[in-house]
Amino acid sequence: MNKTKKLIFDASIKSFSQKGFHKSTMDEIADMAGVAKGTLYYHFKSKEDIFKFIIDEGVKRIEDEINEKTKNMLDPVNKLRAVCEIQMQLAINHLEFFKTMLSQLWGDEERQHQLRNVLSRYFKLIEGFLKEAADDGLIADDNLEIMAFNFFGVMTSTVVYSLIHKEKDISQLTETLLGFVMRGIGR
Amino acid sequence: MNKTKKLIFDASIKSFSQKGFHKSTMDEIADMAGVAKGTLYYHFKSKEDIFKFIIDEGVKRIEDEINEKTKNMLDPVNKLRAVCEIQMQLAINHLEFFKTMLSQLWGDEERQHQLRNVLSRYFKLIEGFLKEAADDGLIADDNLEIMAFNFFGVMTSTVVYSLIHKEKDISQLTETLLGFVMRGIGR
Amino acid sequence: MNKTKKLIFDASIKSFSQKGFHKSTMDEIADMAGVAKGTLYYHFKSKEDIFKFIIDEGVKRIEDEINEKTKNMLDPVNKLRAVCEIQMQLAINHLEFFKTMLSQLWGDEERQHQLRNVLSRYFKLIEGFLKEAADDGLIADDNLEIMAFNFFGVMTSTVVYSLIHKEKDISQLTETLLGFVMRGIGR
Amino acid sequence: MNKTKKLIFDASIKSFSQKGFHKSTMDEIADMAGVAKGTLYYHFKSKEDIFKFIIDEGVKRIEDEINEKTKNMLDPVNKLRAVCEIQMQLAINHLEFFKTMLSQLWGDEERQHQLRNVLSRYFKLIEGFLKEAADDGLIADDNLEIMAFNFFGVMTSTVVYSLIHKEKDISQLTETLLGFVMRGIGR
DNA sequence: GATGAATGAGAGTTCATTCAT
DNA sequence: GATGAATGAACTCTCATTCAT
Repeated sequence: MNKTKKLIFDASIKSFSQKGFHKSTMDEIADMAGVAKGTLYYHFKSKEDIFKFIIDEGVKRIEDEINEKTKNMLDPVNKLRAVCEIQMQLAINHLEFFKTMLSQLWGDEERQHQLRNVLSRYFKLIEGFLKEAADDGLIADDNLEIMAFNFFGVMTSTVVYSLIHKEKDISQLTETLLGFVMRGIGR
Repeated sequence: MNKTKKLIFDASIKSFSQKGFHKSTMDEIADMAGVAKGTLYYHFKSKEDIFKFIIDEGVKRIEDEINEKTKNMLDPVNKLRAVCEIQMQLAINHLEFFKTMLSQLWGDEERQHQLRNVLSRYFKLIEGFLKEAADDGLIADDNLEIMAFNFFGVMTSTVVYSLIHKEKDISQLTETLLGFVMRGIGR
Repeated sequence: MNKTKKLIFDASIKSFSQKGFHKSTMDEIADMAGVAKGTLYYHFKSKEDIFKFIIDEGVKRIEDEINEKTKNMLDPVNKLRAVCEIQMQLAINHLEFFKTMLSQLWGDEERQHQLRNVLSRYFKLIEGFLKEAADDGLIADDNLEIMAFNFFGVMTSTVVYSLIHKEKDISQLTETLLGFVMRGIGR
Repeated sequence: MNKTKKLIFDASIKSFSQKGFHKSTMDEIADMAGVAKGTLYYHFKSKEDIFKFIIDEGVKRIEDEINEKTKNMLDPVNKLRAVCEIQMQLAINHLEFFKTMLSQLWGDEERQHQLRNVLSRYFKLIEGFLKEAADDGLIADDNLEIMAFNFFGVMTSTVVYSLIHKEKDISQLTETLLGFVMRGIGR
């Protein structure tokens, strides 16, 4: 990614975070990046295209970070804990962008399909860890795919909770969340 | 709600469901409702206003249905099961509108605040059932608010799963979901 | 003028005064009058029609008042003084409506032609007094028509001055104005 | 002012002159200028903004012309005569725009405030010449501000007269007007 | 006489995209 | 590589007017 593209990339994240996809304008992104509007179109096909690029890059980074952190771990539950920590960390630190993503998760536009695609790659990663846990006899081997979805759902709702309550103690949140995921609300 | 307003109400739900909030146009809603564009503005202040009205009405209906169905139940877990069933049913039957709602859950527009407000009312209702369960010693009395959020998160991710896998057997989904909520993935 | 028509008449003056012709809406006039919008159209052909009616009525009242007050006067200069006093009084007391009138004096719409017509009737009245003064040898017999226009122009600019400086001492203003009209700025 | 902006400037004057501010539409201005509607918004913030720009430019030009023509004059009365000539000339040559201006002189919109502001600058210029005349003992030193207003009022009513009578002999009109201003109607 | 729901033409404005330089 | 002036389709919203009751 060359220098100008990086400028646009950063400016786009900032703008999409502040205003969401629809209210961000190419004018504003160009302004923030300190380049001319035409330059955006030299580096990207369209506004949609910028968004897709960001998403791709963003999820790639999460995956990399998770892979990096878990590669020497043996206990699958620790790996899941790492997923929680990393995603919570990221979601809370880039809360506004996380919300923009969630708002673009639904619908039939190109970027929205793309977003779902990269996310399902991420879900597969989670499912992989669940499978390992199941193989170790730590959890039931049932419905792993739906469990991966639920895992994500619980993480997301915890982020929303933290957002409303301005709770930023991630290790605390992570433990509560992991407790819920492992044992549910029962007892 | 008089006849014309109902026509607009129905057309709006349909349009918002098919296209989402942003791609729905007042022209199209008017067309679908079989009224003139000006008529929309006779009954509603703005496009935003129509959306808010729909949300309000919609959540009211869920709440009513839940209250109706649970009022004679004694077991709090059954009440939570009813919540799951009713919401799953509704979300799956009105999948497109459910998605539109989720996409409008984030951001700083009037309608988005409003949506979060009515949803938090709904979360309180869930939290109430959790409290009952806790009082009966069925679940731990900890973090009930965050549990309510997670409950909703799990329901939502289950809907998403069902959407991808075109799984429409609600009682099956409900049981899996309830199992997850009660016991987590553990064992 | 029956009761309902009077309600509309009063409300229209008020609305046109507060907002001018263009920003006054039939909705608002109806609201102010406490009648339904349809009722406006029972009594008047159009918004334009209401305006024309008001203008007609208003100028008629000035003329009546002037005729009443001057009919026993002998000195033409006193008559002109009366014109000044009455018009200044009215313009200052109904400043907002006076401004609305001035803004509608120009242009090719029906109401604007109509406004110019009733005003030229008023100018003729002034010219009549000037003629009397000329016949008495008090002023030169030249250009009486243009003098009548100028007379009005000076009155109007004096009103504008009083409006900016919030000067409301009418007799003072009248004397200054009459001085200007009689002797100009010379000496 | 670059070429496109000039095109828009000219078209706007033409359109505002022909139809007034309210009945001029952005579509029409764009058509007249031979540019796309969006181009108007590239160069101006709004319709209001175009109007304000024109007013500003227009009054600037009058002032410049007056300053240019009077700078070598010694007799203040000659300077006032120059003001009359220049303004009459301009008002008569751009009668329609002059009328549009007069119709926009009243009211609370941005452009109307702006118009009054630039006009009061112009009045100050007139007042300056009156002061010079007063200092030379040619006229009384009283009420110079109100005299400046009246000066403008008389010029305007003379224009209106010339408009009705299709009288276009400016030097004739100027002398009559100056006579009125200097000596009033007396004798 | 009076109502007010319904109308629809038309307005100003936005903004992603293009393209000549 | 980069620019920014120009585009025009599309949008939301306004409001005088009509007409069945």
